[in-house]
Amino acid sequence: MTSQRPIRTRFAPSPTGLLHVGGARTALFNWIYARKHAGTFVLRIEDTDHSRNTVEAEKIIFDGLHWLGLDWDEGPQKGGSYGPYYQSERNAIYEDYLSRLEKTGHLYEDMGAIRFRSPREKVIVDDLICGKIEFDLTNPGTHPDITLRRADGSWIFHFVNVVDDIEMQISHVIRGEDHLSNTPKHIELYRALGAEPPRFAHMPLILNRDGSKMSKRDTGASIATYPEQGYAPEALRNYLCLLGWSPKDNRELLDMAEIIQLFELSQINRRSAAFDPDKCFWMNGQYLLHMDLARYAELAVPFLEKAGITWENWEILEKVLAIVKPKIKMLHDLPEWVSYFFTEEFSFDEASVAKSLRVAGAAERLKALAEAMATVEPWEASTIETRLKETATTLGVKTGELVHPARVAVSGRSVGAGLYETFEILGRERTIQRLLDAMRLC
RNA sequence: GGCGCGUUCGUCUAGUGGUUAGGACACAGCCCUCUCAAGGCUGGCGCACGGGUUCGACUCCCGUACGCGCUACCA
Repeated sequence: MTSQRPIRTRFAPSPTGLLHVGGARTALFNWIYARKHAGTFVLRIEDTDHSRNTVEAEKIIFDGLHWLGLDWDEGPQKGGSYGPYYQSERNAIYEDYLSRLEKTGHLYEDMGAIRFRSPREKVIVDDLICGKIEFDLTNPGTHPDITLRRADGSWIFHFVNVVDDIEMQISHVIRGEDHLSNTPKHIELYRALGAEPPRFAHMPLILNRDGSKMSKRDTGASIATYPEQGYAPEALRNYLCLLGWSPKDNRELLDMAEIIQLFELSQINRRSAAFDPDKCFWMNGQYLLHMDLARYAELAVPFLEKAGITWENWEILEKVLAIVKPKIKMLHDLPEWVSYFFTEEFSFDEASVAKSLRVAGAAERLKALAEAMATVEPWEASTIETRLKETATTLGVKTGELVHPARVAVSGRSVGAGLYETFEILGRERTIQRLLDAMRLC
């Protein structure tokens, strides 16, 4: 049953200008399967449609896969002994295979195009996910003679795809369920070419939450949007794995090594799954919350740089990131959460000013707090907290009546990291200065 | 139309003849609390429908409905 050939999987996208989440998940499962079985993951670019293929479109695929951490063992930029890995460069191979079919009498011409004469038999697709499915190609309602080459000489997907998979010795074709119905025809082609078909695994499609088909324009459809918004690649990867597959023990946050260990094609659901941006978002928050600070900083720095934020030294940056890390679910939001640590030019949110500063007694409370802060020793969150609460008691106000104006005073915002930690990192001088400066806004 | 696949809370899922149908996201409420998160607790919400088979069906079989895919000189 199990073939003895080495495990070789592939992802064969056409460069359309975007890497779709569906495609990314297909790539992911192929990659996982190859990694699990110490096999080879091949990337092949199906650029048969010359007009729309551009270097940029290819780059989008490479970038997306790189970002997700799906490194390929053979393919563009990587080489390998089964190249070239662009269909547009494999013409001679296709000609050769076509002539072989010609010689064995499998072809005929139709309006200038070349078609494959199907043997018209019953074909059983023994799918690793869907099980055995019988397709009756003798059924008069079917037209099993697929076109191999157009009248203009260009190649049809079904043919080049099969030829490439034979040539590249692909052992497992893991692809979307939309290809299931064409698989019996592909199998006939393999047989006509005297090749053993690979094992097939057709996975359910990814839909929108309302069950409609996910297209390019739908929220979250393009992988490129995730790095932009500040997703951690490991979070999206984890989420994508859970669309159609699960470890079956109620766990959801799983690292890649464990997923690779537990993954089985036979365990993949047959039902198509809806992509839930909310849950994906939640998962990213979980990853950001639990990841170590070094990794967090690695992901965070580009967002800070892009926002023009600079920092004096690494130590300060780490402190800031540490207090803000549990609060943010997308790195995209990071700059507005931390900019006030690194500049005096931060802006004040009007609604927050109105609510917490422009109220009776706010100025007096800020003044009292500033004075109290002057003598806190040592200057750290716990002592700051103690003194602030003492001050509130002395003034006869609730803690919040000091905290809220103070937060707006030092950050310009009404939401943020812990106030005492914020004070500590800002330092005594800047904290007091900001408290006093904010009195003008009261 | 033909062929194929599917159908457990709104969504992702666990469940393979006997369960109070479990978990997660989202939602509501409460607790914690300096805001926002996180965390804790509670709640509402589900086996598409109809027939069988069986002592007993979410689970097996058939049908219906609905959804999706293929049926291209798209991939």
